[in-house]
Amino acid sequence: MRASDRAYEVLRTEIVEWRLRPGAVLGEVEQAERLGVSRTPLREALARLVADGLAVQHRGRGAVVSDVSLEHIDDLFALRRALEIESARIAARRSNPEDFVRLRSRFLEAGRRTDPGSREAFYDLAAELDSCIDAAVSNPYISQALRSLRVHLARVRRLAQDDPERLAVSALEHAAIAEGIAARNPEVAAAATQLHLHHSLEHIKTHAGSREDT
Amino acid sequence: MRASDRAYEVLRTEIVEWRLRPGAVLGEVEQAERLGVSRTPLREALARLVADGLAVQHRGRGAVVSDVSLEHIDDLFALRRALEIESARIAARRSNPEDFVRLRSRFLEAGRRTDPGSREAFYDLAAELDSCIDAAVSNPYISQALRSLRVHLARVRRLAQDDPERLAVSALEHAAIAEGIAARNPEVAAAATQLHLHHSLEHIKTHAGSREDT
DNA sequence: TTCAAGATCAATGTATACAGATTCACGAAG
DNA sequence: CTTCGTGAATCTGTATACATTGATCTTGAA
Repeated sequence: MRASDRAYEVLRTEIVEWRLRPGAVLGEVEQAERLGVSRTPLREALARLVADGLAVQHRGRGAVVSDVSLEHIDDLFALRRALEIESARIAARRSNPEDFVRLRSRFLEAGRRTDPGSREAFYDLAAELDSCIDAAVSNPYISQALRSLRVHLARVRRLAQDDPERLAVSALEHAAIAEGIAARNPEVAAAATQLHLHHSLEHIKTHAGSREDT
Repeated sequence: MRASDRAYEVLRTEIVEWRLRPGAVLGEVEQAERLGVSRTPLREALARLVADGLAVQHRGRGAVVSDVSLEHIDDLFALRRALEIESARIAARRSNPEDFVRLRSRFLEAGRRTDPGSREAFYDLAAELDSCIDAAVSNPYISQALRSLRVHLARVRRLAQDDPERLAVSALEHAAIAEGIAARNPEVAAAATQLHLHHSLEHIKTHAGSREDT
């Protein structure tokens, strides 16, 4: 694997996981020494982070981790609505129903689980639904836009703590989306997606800041 | 201005204007010498082109200008529908109506023009409508997605020749979009946008290949 | 005491040199 | 004649050295 790819992956993960906070300065020499690569591949990694919107370039002061606050969440979710609702419509028209029937069952089961490991399992399941929708849509332009969007969503998710109750409701909402796609009904899938996005945004805006950052 | 920015702008323009055809190999040393910059800033420019989707990186063979063919047009327009229809809705809710009333008049006037310079004037006007919608939406995430999309659209546009008749009809469609936004009616604006995209796609798919490349 | 101007320093932007990898071509063997 | 292997050439990937720009601190004057 190329050194620039490694540097990019490490920095991206650290930014998404809030180990690098918004406003943190990414000095080239400093990060290059820390990651054990030269400045050249690190600069390439920084350029990709800037292209992703995870960092912004200040001239003379280097790159800093981009800000993410409640003021931008409405904007982020507006893009999410545009992309995910249309994706759900397209997936409902082109999907292989059996995959989504299975996903629906697994979401319903996940909604009944309350053990400690259920949170990570739920996030994995949600990521799997995203992947299946991507595969069903099979549109490289939309896929790229969704990938870019999901990176920002992963950052924003840390703003609000997902409590078990929210996870259970969210599982039902995901099940409804899978059900709509499995039924090959574009408008039902779109409506279920819109409902889910609405509740997700409301939850984040209500519970923002409740998370104690370590 | 930085050398890497200049190299990026030049290469991007040449790709969009089909001076660099799909499949053309962008050798680093070759392009660096041609543009009068070193390999380091040129590599940064290539990385940005790859991030934009205008080039794809082959290992060992360098970067080649990405392919754009009729098979991808449906995918591209699916993304366009998702983004532009939602943008029109949001713009209709937040716009300053007077700007769009003016734009509507200018589109109606442009639709009556038939002189040789009308084509470029029309494209400039359409770009101005895009800018005004962007400003009304005032959503950096959507704006970035739209910018990325429009680069690809500019490439695709060269696949089909816009004849005067199509330009006149397109002007009326743009006027309808501006009218819907000026009336602050989201669904009218969305419908006008959908209609325009449908006709635009139909025109491209019907007239593709009719353009004699110089 | 405060503001401004200059100098110094540090960090970015660029160039070049070197190493590793991949591809293409040529030759030999089946 | 085709196919596989080897070798060379070229191109990418990385590192380092140098230049240039911007930021910060200090000093002097009002």
